[in-house]
Amino acid sequence: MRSAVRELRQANGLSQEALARALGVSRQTINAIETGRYDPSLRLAVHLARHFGRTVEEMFDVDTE
Amino acid sequence: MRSAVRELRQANGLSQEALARALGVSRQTINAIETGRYDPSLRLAVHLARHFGRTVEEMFDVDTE
DNA sequence: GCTTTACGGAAAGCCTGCTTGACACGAGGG
DNA sequence: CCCTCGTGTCAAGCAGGCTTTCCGTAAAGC
Repeated sequence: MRSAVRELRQANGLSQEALARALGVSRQTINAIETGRYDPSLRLAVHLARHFGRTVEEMFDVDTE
Repeated sequence: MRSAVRELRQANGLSQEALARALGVSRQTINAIETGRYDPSLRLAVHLARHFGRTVEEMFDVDTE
């Protein structure tokens, strides 16, 4: 699933680790989502969207791959 | 996680099975989401929200239980 | 009574989300 | 040179999403 996590994270000057800590997940989880290895859970997706002031639908493209 | 699936499904006069077929999942999956036994995946959550013309954030309350 | 429809839920199994811990690499700074 | 930082990825393990199959129950219609 394509997502805007990487772009938004970088635009905010955050490392994967910093974002992970802010959301209470592991760095590997953020990395896996950014590299498309797996999709976040609904709960994490909502937290990610909130963190960047976006909606879930804006942030995650459910229709890709 | 609390959700508005049951209310919206009933408001649209759909059975759990009819909704399940419309979304390509099993009836038990819809039942489990409505009864709170587990949370939907991000993909299914987006499909459910779309089906009822809502946003994910309107449809699912990530902050409960 | 019998049948159908709708719902709740259990069991087993598969795949995926997430964890910790570890290793490797490149870029940059001293 | 070395050290640190940021990233990519692997392995093992646990929890949870989803499937199929199955059983129980209650309401509604004939």
